[in-house]
Amino acid sequence: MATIKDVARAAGVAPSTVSYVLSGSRKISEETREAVRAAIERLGYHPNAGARSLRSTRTNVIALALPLSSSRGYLPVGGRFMYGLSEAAGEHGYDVLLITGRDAGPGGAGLERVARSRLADAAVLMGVEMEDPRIDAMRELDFPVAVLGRPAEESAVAWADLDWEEAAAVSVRALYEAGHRDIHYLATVEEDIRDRRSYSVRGIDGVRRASAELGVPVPVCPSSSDPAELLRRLDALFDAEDPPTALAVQHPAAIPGILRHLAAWGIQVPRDVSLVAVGNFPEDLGGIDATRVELPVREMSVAVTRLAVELAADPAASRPTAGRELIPPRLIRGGTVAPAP
Amino acid sequence: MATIKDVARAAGVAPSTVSYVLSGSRKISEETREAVRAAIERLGYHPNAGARSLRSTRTNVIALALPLSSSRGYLPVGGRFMYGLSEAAGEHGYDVLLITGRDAGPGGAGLERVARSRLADAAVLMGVEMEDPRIDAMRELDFPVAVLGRPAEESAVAWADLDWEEAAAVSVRALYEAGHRDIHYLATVEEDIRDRRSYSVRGIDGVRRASAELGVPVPVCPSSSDPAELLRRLDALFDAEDPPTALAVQHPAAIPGILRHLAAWGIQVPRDVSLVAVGNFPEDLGGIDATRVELPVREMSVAVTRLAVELAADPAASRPTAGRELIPPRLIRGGTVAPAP
DNA sequence: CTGAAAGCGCTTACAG
DNA sequence: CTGAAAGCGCTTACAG
Repeated sequence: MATIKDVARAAGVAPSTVSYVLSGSRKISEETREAVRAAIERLGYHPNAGARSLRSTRTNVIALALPLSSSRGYLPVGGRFMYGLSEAAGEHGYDVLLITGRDAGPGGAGLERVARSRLADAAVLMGVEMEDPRIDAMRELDFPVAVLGRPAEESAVAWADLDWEEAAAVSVRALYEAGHRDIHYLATVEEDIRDRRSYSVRGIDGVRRASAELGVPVPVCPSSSDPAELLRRLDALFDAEDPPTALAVQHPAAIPGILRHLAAWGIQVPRDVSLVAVGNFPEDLGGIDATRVELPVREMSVAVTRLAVELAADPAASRPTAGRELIPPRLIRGGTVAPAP
Repeated sequence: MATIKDVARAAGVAPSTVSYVLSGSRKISEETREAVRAAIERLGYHPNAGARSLRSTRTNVIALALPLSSSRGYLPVGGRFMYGLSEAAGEHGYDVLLITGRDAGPGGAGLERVARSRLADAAVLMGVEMEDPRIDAMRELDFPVAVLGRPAEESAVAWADLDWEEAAAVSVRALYEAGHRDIHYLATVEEDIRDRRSYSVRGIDGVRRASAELGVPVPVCPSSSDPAELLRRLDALFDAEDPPTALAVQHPAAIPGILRHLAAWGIQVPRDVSLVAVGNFPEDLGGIDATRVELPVREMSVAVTRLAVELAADPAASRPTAGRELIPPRLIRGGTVAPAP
């Protein structure tokens, strides 16, 4: 593998000159620059990442800490976010290093190891909790962090998120405006609520707010990661004396199964019950044209990456006034909401 | 951030001794080792990754080149593979670096950059094509590669894959054994067939083989990434004078939509048509209890990671006799296959 | 406009 | 059983 010395020799200059051509931080004569460029091209030279990061204390890598459930193993975060983050990072000249497993957990063994060994310049945390121990852990290490989600202490860290409160509220309002008064909210799975994942808590807060505003009760039912249990809860809902005429569902992956189950009981959407999906990936709905608030993956990825890159480039800017990005929800009207009977 | 010198000073030894304690490659007295361990613990020391890789020419990082479609942007690879690979890599002491975008493409700008700059010790390629230019590109750079998939030239590279040929054949056979003679195969989306992704080509090969073995024709219909177009093709199939009584479907994410569409025409599964899913993620089927061959994500991830790690540790072993892992399909019997009418 | 030199934090032969 | 020293490939003040 060619080194900077090889390039320098081939171009008839000093290694430092090659370095300056690469960084552009010094004026170089056109002639010299061209000779260096040609030698780089010819030798297929790329600076050694280890040497570069050792010398410059910058790696151009962002660590991505995947959410780890305390109870479930894999959270169905979908490749879309990883893909989106990697793409967004690439546009800033950064690569993305995955951190999973126990490693991503509270103690953050993996995250801490990456921070301490300077494998990355900054981290993005996914699946953040309202009070996320990783935030304090990284602050103690002076390691820049941007968070995908909206923690309780909003000014303690840079974060970007869909406005889940408003997303839930918008969904409830859409059903209210269609005339529904018996609206139920099927929230995220209970593990996420228990862990106080920010999207779970914010979503429920938004329901409370909308309910108060509109003056109608909107009962909240936690979903279940066990499909059978989820359907039992659904049955309980519809077996009650006051069954819902409308559902807002913040567990979009479960929606195809829910519709199939209801259909087996002769309950048709939207004829008998209206439905809004909250925060789905496009593929979650299995082709159902639902009224919905989609997850703005691209926007969220771009926003959180920009924050992470800013902090990576200038860790001093890590002060609490760091950026915050609240992305407004967009309601897409599909075919699953009908006027109330 | 503490360096090896700080630890050495705190423990009253030479830096080299700290290094030897860490690597275990030299006998150290119990007393000294304990003193060093304590100092490491107290200072929260982790070796600097850049320095380590510069010196040792090993990064303990595996690059993961995501599939990039020539036509579509994101391939719905699902986070499960990235997660599985990252977990498996972690068990070997490796981290995973994502490579996406144009970067992952033929020229492999990103992949080549990572290889040349020694950001990683080896790469895992996803979404591999039968004749994948990235394989030759990496060989020319002497960069170790393991492939998730089964390329045409099987001994040219280390690879691990579900046996898609057998998976497709097993699915067709299951339908045949239930008495079906009008079996159709809904293959992967046509872009994947055109790009000659190995799972697409292998799946179709398996259908051909099963068809020949059983002595019944099994027409192959490419799927479409456009849901509306896919349903049009489905309609054409069922409008023909000889409509299928059974489908094997290698586009599992489309299955919920397919069932819904057929139901709207009064066609029930399995009453009127039987169905087998080929190569689905658990979440692809939206809770449908289909007869299926599931993607063995964990096994595939573990297998390809092991190959990559072996090559990373000993690039000389990169000879064509490198490992191959063909994972046998497992048919799970669900409720979507009924005896032929 | 360009070069010679120091040094980032490690690992590993060399030496005792 | 342990240490002193060289050197991995860069970047960047220092010097001209």
